[in-house]
This record gives sequence, structure tokens and C-alpha cells, in this order.
Amino acid sequence: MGRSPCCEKAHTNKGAWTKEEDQRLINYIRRHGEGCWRSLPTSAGLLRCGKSCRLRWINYLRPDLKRGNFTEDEDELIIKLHSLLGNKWSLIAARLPGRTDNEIKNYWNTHIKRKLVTRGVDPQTHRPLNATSNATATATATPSTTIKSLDFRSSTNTVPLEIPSINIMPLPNNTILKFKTESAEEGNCSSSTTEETQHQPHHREYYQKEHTQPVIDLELSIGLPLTRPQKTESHVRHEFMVSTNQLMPHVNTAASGITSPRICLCWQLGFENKGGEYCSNCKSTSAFYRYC
DNA sequence: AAATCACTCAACCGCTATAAG
DNA sequence: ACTTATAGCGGTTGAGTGATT
Repeated sequence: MGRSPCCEKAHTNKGAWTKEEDQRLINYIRRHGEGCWRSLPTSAGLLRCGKSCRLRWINYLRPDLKRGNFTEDEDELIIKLHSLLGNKWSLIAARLPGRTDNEIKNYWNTHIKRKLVTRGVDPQTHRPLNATSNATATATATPSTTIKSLDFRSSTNTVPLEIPSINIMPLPNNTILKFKTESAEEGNCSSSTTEETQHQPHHREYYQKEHTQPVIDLELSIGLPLTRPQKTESHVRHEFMVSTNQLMPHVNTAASGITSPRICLCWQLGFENKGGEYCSNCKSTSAFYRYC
């Protein structure tokens, strides 16, 4: 029944990788490419399980990995993405070229958490520390309560979050439409899985603009769970995506009364493109992962 | 110089969703 | 339809290292 085992786990090495093992893995992947981790250890002559090989390659050996300290821009981007996505390290890593989910996770736990606490911000909720307890209570009691954190599988959340609505908070007079017009020419969206380096200039420009012209409020609002069965993480994730897409058309600028066209999440994150509409990448895929 | 503490991060563990048989 | 392995993810651990006493 079922598949045959992937490897002889009884005869696999554990612990730190040696230089020789690294080299074997690098050489093999250079010749055959990534993937098929199941058969890789045998083929490459490694006494490791495929899982371990995959991890070693992704987190340490990949040639496109960026080494060195995180920049201030990266710090702020991580904080912003975490406020939206929660502990979804792989999603966050997809927005930071050359950084791995493991690296970002470690960096978050060792640096950014402390940094936020120093700023008086709760690292989990992204709210002011002295307001966190009240806000949490309110968020669970009031429909359409505004929150900043979407931690889909937080260990502290015993009830999966339902996200029936995601709204952009009312905007000031300097509207999204104006902002996106200014940035329309910059739109150059790419897949989140490749060519990530294209985004870096975007980030920098976004933050420069944001600091001088803060027109996007990244706060999200969610409602109480609907009367539906509990959902798995992937369901919730899908619902988040659908809700984002479906509800963005209802976004309007409070002052002007103009209803904006559809807006993709990537644009909301500051990777603006094509006047705030779905970028071509988002159009071409239904996967939340592929927002860009 | 030795002991202790604090910190970092690579690697492992356990889980879920999905694919394969 | 069912079972089992795989891929991938987030959480946790512990060895290594530098700072402090």
C-alpha cells in the first residue's frame, strides 16, 4: 500500500553538514537542478534524508542567497509584512530577495521583536503595548473590528480566524488614486518566485513616499466568524485572498466618494503597479502566494 | 584564565496538505 | 476509497561564540 519509503532513515547523518557534504549537494544540484529531494541523497551520494538536503540547500547553499546584516529597509518591510501576514515566514521571505524564511524567522525572534518592544509596539499585534490587551478583547467581541495582525495559525488562537471582510480604512484627501497615478509608470511586477531583485527599488521608493505622503493605511478589519464549520489554514488563506479581491472594489475614498478599481494586495503592500489594479501576475494566478 | 551568561542561527521536529500507489 | 510517503511550513532546540564577571 502507498509509496515506498524515501530513504533509509536508519543510515542517515544528522547534525552539522561537513564541507564535503555541502560540495556534493551543490555539485549534484548544479548538474540536475532542484527538486526530487526523495531520490537526491542516494543519487548525490549523501547519507542524509531528502528533507535535510532540501533545508540545507534552501537555507544555506543556494547561490542567490544574500549574506550579511539586514538593512533598515528590510527591517521595516518585514515589520510591515508581519503586521499583514503574521508568522507566515515563507510568504514574508518571498518578498525579500535573497532571504530565507528561516533567516527571517530567526531575525524576527532575535532582533525585530526587541526593536518593536523598544518602540512600545507589541510584536504580535503590532499595536501599542499598553493598548494590546484592550484591543485584543475588543477584536474578538466586535464585528468588523480593526486589527493589524493576521496570524492565521497562531498558537494562541484556538479558533481559526474567519475573514469575511477586509477593508481599507477611510483615507484622507490625498487619495490612493493620486498615489497610484504617481507611481503608475513604475509598475513592473514579477513572479514572487523569481527575479525578486526587481522589487528592491520599489520598496525604497515606497518608503520614501510613505514617509512624506502617508496615503496607505495598512490596517485591516475583520469580522466575527461566520456560522460555518471551522476551516483549515488553507481555507482561511484562500478566503483571505478571495475577500481581498472581492472587497477591494468597494474601497472608496471617503472624501471624494470615488470608488476605486480593483486593487491587488501587492499594491497595498507598497509594490504598486498599474494604477492600483491587479498586476498581470495576480491576474494570471489564483494563488495568494503569488501576489506581488 | 576560567566560569558564566546571553545571543545567534543552523538544524531538527512535528504538523498539514497533497500526491502517489 | 483508502493508506502512506513527500513537500513544505512554522516552532523549537542546542551547539557555537562572544561578552561579561
